Amino acid sequence: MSTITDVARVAGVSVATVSRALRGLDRVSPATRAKVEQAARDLRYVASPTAMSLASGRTGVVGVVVPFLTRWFFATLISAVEKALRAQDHHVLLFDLEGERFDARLRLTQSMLWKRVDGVIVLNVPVDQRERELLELLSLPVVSVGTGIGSWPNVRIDDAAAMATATTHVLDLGHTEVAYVGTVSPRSAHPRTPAQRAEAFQATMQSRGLRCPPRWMVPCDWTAAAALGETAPLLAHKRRPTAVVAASDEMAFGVMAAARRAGLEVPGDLSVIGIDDHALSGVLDLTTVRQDVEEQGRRAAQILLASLLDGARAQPCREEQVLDCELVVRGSTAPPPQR
Amino acid sequence: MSTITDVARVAGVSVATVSRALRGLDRVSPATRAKVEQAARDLRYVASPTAMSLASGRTGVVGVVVPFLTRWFFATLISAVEKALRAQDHHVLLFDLEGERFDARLRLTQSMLWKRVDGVIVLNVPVDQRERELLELLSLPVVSVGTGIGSWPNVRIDDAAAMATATTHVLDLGHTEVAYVGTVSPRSAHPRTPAQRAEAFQATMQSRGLRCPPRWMVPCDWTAAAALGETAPLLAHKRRPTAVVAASDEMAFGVMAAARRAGLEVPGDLSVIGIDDHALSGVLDLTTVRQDVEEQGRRAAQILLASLLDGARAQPCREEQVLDCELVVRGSTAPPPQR
DNA sequence: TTGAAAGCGCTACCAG
DNA sequence: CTGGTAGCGCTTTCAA
Repeated sequence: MSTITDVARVAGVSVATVSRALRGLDRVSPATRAKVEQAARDLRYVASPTAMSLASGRTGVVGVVVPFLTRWFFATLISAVEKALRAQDHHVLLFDLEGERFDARLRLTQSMLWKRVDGVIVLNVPVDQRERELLELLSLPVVSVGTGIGSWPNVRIDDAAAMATATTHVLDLGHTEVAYVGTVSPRSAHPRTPAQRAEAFQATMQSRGLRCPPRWMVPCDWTAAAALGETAPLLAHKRRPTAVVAASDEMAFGVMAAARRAGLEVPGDLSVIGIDDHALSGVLDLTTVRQDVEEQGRRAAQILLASLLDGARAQPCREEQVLDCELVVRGSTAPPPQR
Repeated sequence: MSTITDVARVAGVSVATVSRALRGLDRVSPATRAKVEQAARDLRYVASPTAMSLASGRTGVVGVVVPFLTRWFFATLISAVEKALRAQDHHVLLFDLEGERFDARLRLTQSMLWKRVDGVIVLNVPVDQRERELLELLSLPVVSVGTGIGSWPNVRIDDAAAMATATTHVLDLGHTEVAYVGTVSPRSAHPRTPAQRAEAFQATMQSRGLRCPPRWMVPCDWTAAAALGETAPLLAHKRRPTAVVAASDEMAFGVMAAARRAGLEVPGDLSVIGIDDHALSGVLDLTTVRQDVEEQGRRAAQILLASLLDGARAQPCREEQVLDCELVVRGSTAPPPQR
């Protein structure tokens, strides 16, 4: 493979001129530029990103940090981010922080980031103090989706509003015996999403003068399998809810499965609602509150690219984008059965 | 942030010595090494990957190429690959080749790979002639999962065997009216998986003296939603199959949903089987043929790392690893209904 | 065992 | 508009 020197030689100009011509800078005559471009084409020249980075200080790479990859929400987010970044000639370096335990995760380290990425997009990972200091120290532009980080730009939905919408839908149908699936222990490694949704659920219940007994606030690691397992005892019990609000669609799938296995009809005997509008929700006929995950990814990428491309003139400060959600009524919710 | 020069100054040695000491090379006295390590620690020194790459020619980065990110299979694969690579201090640069259309995709280009990655792992993407030449030209080590590429190492399951297992299970239950979901038009942009599974299905049927009418070989883009839509008419028809073999679990989900919407019981009126053992298959009680996706990712990463770390002594040639699959009987299959 | 110095391939500044 | 050249921060001979 050829280097810039080869191109310069073939084109009969200096490497400086080649560099300028190929990057589309001005101060290059059209004739020279044409000559250089022709030479580059002939030699199949592609600049070494490694050398460019060392010389310019920029890598063209963005670190994308996720707590898991295999959940629909994150896979969808990453895909959107990757496309938006590639459209602007940037690449994605992937950091999957998934740890052994549900509430543990890997830490961001200096050797992951230093001189390796121009910026970081953090997808719903709560970043602790030391990690924040690291990002600050490396003076990396950061954008977060979901859980916010310090005063860096953030894109998210209003979790409380989304949950209020879901809960209200169920209550409007006439349900009073409502259970909730998706509480998690309040460890710092968890994003704020679970707590916010749980609180909004309870607040909405209370605003109608209702109350969900603690036994019906079901803890869950936010997988369908766990939701199935955790909900089963609830439905087997003599007194059972007529509706279950799940904090995510994946958990709602588990709840629907639990109902079916308990011999209950959805929505005849039990209404189920989730949040997300997962790719399978339409297929499984789940009523949900839709969030536009791809749009969140796109916006995060755009914000980061703006601060990367603008370069010098840094954003004054915090930028927040809160996207609206939308109730999608399908076949998993109905009025409660008659006594 | 400090450079190797800073460390050299503080430790009172040359940069060459720092380089050796920190990389654990020999020919460094224990005392010197200790001094250098202390200095590096004090300065929070982390070597610039960019400068290391330029000097050494290695980047420590592996390109991971996928056709989609949002499908369970690929997300799971990537996650496994990422973990295995990071355990050996390598990073993942993600290339999502998903295009606008189902059967179109982005191409691998020189500017994606050249001097940017040390090797490439291709996840079930058929690589065309020009791309193969590119990889050859850049003399990059390549490992593929699923669809093989030229004579590079490959990790996969035996698709034909897996499908034979699935089909045989259904036939052993006594079904004779069996439909298939998941044929795709034989465009070159498709991996070989769909064709292989479809052929194995038909071969297995034939070996029992059965035949699936063309109308029952249902084309599908391998999503649950499409499977739902494509299967519905089949089930609404007067003469309908008593079992459906889906080429993947995601499509099987769609088939089960179609059955439910048609008022058919699974497995009472219709048996459904898939291939994969998707994360939701247990929850949805789908009988399937399990493949160990994570293990495939891990092995691919190991093979690539071996050729990266060994460096000089290149593998003699083609390495193939074919993993076994296993029938997982759940509640979606049963003998056909009595006439 | 250690140091000096020549690159790696490109950018960016300063002359011309 | 173009060329010369000094780095960017590290690795890697080759001497000492």
